[in-house]
Order: sequence, then structure tokens, then C-alpha cells
Amino acid sequence: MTTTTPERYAIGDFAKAVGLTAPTLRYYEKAGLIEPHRLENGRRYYEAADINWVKFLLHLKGTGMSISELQQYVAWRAAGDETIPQRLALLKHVKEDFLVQFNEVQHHLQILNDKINWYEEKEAGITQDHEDFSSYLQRFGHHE
Amino acid sequence: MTTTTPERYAIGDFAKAVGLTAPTLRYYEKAGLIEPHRLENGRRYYEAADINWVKFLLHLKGTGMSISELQQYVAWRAAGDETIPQRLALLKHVKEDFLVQFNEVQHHLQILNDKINWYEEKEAGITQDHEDFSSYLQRFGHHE
DNA sequence: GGTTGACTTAAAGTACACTTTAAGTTGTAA
DNA sequence: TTACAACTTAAAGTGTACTTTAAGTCAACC
Repeated sequence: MTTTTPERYAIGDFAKAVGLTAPTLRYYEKAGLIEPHRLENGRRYYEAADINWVKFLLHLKGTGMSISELQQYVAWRAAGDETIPQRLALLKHVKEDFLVQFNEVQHHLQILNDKINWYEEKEAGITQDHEDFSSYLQRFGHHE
Repeated sequence: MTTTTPERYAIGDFAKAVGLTAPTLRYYEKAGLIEPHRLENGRRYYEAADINWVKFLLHLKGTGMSISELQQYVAWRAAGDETIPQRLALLKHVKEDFLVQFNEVQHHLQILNDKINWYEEKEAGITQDHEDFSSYLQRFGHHE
């Protein structure tokens, strides 16, 4: 009977696995977001499960959470299941903010698209007269 | 017969009209993004058309364009119609980057939603056993 | 056994987009 | 006319999230 040793990643390999740099991992660790294990010689090592954790952190970060919000989340997580309501409230708040931003950027994209189309129409009929961008927008009901 | 004087905004009023602060408007002006008019006493004033311009800049900014990209855009705009191809190429590049980011944040949102649901299910059946988040994600095909 | 690359730490530096300060001038309302 | 708010400038400061540097230890390969 054999025991499978859990795979160990040195910081450089782990960094590649999660798409970060070694200094960024040390920075996150200092911020309390990650707690790698250590070899006897003092070097960090990470395990497969740590990959999921970091990737999850990066998803939260990608929804707009700041490092300090992540720190709060991690602190509540460490405090145990009685902080689930707080964590849930935080994530819901993050989601609400996200959705507001999401609607805004969709509108920004619409204007960007309209401007691209306006330039393309302008380029297509290079010698003709053209309406300006504001009235062009109004034809589509795309205000501001 | 009367001539309607175009409406003039002092910097504070204009700031309110576009949702920025007066210092930010001065900052944008220093960056070359805005060129307000001046009264004889040296004070800036803005007109209605400037509102559209600033709002358009903010839309571009909202799609991810940096100040320096906006500067490039504005420089090409000032150079006249022969730079339309460059402007178009810039905006299309911005759009491509935007769409990549857009897909990424949608995935981040999905994971955030999954986590919220996972917590809510965990809260609902507080005394029961629960699967961990990774396997929960896999049930929906929401990887990483 | 020596060289190269990866690791360790703490601290300083960077990039971006503003924001604030300081010192002074001007316009408006009581 | 006095006081207060809004304007002017240049320069310094802020917040966020890293990134880079410096000085040293350690491990792996030829």
C-alpha cells in the first residue's frame, strides 16, 4: 500500500498555475489572502487545493472586490460558519454594485459601437455631407 | 430681432452638468482633452456643445480607454478627417479589448452568483451536510 | 565545485487618475 | 463695504495594486 504525496508547487510554478507572478503571490500572502505551507528550509509551497482558492479570489476580484474587501471576506471565512450571513451580505452587495457597473459599461459600449458605425459610414461616402454624431445617436434613441 | 446668446457655464456649473468636479475638468484640460473658452477676466466658460463632448469622452473612458489613449484620439481628431482611419482603428481595438474583458467579467459574475446560491443553500439547511463549492460549481459546468 | 537560477526578506518605486493644498484674485449678495 | 463663495495657478499628496530593487541563501545541473 502506497500513499500519494500531495503535489507541491514552488512559488514560481504555482504563480504560472494561477496566472500571477511570484511577487504578487507574496503580496497577497502579506495581505492575508493566501497562507502557503513552508518546507523546512523556509521556502513556500502550495498544493492543488490552493489553486482553486486563488482562482476563486481572482473571480471575486474580477467582479470589482478590492483587496480590502477580500481581506474582510477572508477574515469572516476564517471565523467560521457563524459569519456566513456577513459573507453573503458582502457578496450580495458586491453583486449589486457589479450589476450597476455592468449596465453602465453596456451603455458605454453602445456609444462606442455607434461611433465606430458613424465613422464607417462617413468613410464610405467620403465626398458627401454627413449628419453629426449627436443627431446620428438620436436616430437610434441612444442619448447622451 | 434678437440674438440668443449661447448658454455659458462656469466651471462649477459645468462640472455638475457632466458629473465631474472642477479640479477634474482642469486636469482633463491640462491633458488636452477639453478646451474651454475664457472670459476677459481669465475665467473658463463652457457651452452646451461641450457637454456632449465631455459625455462622449466619458463613454470612451468607460469602455476602458486610458487618458493617454483619449489624448491620442483627441490629437487625431484635431488633425482633421485624414486621421479617421487611425481613429477608427483605435476605437475598434478598444472595442476588441472591451469584449474580451466583458466576457471575462460575465464569467466572474457567474462564479459570484454560484457562490451566493451556495451560501444560501447552506444557510437554508443549516444542520445538514453540504457538498463543497468546487463540486457545486461542477454540477453547473462552471469550472475554475 | 562552480555557476546559474529560484528562492528569501524588507523596503522603495511605479502607474494611473485624480484630489488636495496653498496662495491669491474676483464676483455676488447682505 | 464687507464677507463669503467661486474662481485662478502650480505643485504636492492620495489610493490602489502591484512591481522592482537590494542583499543574501539555497538548490540543481554540468
